Amino acid sequence: MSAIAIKYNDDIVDLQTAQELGLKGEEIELDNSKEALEVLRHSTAHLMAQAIKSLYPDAEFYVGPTVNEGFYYDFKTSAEIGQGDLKKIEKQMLSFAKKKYPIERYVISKDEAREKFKDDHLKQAVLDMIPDEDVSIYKQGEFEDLCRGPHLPNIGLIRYFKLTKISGAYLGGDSKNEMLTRIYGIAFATKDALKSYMDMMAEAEKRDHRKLGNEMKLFTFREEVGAGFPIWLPAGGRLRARLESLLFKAHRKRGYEPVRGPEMLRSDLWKTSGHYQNYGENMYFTHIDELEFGVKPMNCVGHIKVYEDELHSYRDLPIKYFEYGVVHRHELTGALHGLFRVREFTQDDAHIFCRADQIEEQIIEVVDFVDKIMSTFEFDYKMMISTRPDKAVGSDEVWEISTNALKSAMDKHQLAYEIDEGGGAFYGPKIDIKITDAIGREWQCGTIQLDFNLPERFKLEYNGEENDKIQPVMIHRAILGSFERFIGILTEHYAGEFPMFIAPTQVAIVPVAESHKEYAKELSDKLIDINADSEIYAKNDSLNKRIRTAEKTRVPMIVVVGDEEIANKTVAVRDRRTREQYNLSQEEFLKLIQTKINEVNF
RNA sequence: GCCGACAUAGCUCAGUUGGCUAGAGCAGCUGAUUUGUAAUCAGCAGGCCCGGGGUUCAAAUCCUCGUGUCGGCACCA
Repeated sequence: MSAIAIKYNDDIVDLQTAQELGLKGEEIELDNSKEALEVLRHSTAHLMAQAIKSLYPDAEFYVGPTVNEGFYYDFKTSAEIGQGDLKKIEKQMLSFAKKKYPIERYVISKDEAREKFKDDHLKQAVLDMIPDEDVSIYKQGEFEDLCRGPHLPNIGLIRYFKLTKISGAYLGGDSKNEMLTRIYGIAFATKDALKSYMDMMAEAEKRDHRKLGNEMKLFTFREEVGAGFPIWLPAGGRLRARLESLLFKAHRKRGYEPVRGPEMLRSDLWKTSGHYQNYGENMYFTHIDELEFGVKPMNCVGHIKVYEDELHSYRDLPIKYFEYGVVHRHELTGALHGLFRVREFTQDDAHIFCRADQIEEQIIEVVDFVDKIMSTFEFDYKMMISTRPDKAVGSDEVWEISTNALKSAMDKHQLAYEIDEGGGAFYGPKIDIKITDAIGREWQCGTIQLDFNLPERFKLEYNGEENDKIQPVMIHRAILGSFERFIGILTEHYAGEFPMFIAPTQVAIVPVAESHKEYAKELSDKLIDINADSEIYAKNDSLNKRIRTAEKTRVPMIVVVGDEEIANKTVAVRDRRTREQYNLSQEEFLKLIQTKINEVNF
């Protein structure tokens, strides 16, 4: 195999450029390494542009970069292009690739480039963004494109690719600008790599919580109910209830008090908190008589009112309130996505009111709490500290102090984190927890936010040692984020095969024949006593059929009972994963279920 | 919100260029069968073809306005 580019001072330089400038460096071959794929995919984007230009001669091109998942090219044409046209474009790409055009590079001045692409207003926009005097042009066959490179030496090297998606995208990523057409694609150096990528995509599709939620009867959405308002079905209700009760215990153990604020509060309060000004466009408002009310998009104001209900001493702090708080937010229609983005959801929300000297220990305590839960569900996670956003309340000084408090708490305990500049909430900086699921996708769930602003705005206080009035610090935190989103993630993480302790149904009982139904019922009652849900498959179907039906529900355990089991007071257990069978006495069986349900404590 | 696609039975989907009574599988119901570890057989029932308006002798099919869904973009406390 020969080189396709070289590595020069950590940059990837293509052969065309290396030759022109006489550069030498470590050779990059065409394999599935990060560097090689970068070059390959960039060239594949150009090949796609070449195909598009030949099929749609009026096409104008903006930019065509590589991204994490392949590449894309943004362009504009008067023709309407749909999903169905991707095959046609792929075919054209292959026929160009077969011609094995070399990719040539030359440099011209920006003015010459402006003249060359004078009919292409998108290329003019690209030229506007380039500060350099000279620009490089890459040419393959008749097709020429303004580009920085790097590229393959020849388009004949492009063989294993696939165009995956077509969509709209704003010019420059700004919703005020015109909308272009964007086509996404993926390319690899080998056939096997492309195949395993496609397999992984198929696996993700199989796990899609919207599909599984429908199949497993966890939740549903209905047009007549409204977009973004989930309906929880019995199986989903059972799963959610298990999660809620485990988490309730975990909060009590850590000194949190359950409280509850009203669903809507007078707008004056939202003005005091700053939500009215900073978050109003995402809130729902209504009137009661002459007064305006805002439906809560967050639970903090309610918890502040709980705090204000009595005087607090420095001895009482920290005070921790928690609530499974139902919130409503006006998400844009295009943002809605299954349970991941909805307009009504329930947060596992809590607010900690503490003294300034308690911030660090409280942050660390929450981080531990997060760790306990995420490791129970076998999620890897990382933490990110988000700093002051453009739209924010409070002085720079307060922001600085609170941001540093978060960083130093993490530093002192040697916890790793990344920084997200400008990603904070409008009232304070935060630590976000990003989890990685079973097939490597990242999700943002929990958040820990430090807030000096709301206590100031609501003039919160406690009595200090000198009987002076001191302002407490507020820590907002959610660990799952929302039950909706988290259950959606869990569904995809486990591919619907929930572990015993949260599964909607713990056991499926399959009696061999009519005469064994009574024994099945007896088992089912005993299971209820140990807080396990079961379902009896006694329909007038063959035994095989009923086992198949039970398997398809993804229940963690199936037991079959017949004459033998009744005689010996046993059950025949069928393991979900191995499909193997073994016998357990009734006591052993019940003990096993009980252990599996109770072994988990957050 | 923006670009594009889509919406037919509880679910998954057929339904030709506008043309007869809109079909299938699964699920459901009834009956026969009483089963030992992934689909027993037979029968029945099930539809405002997403909603409103229009074109046409005739609309599930064409046009239009909504609603919802999907893929992205933008948004995301």
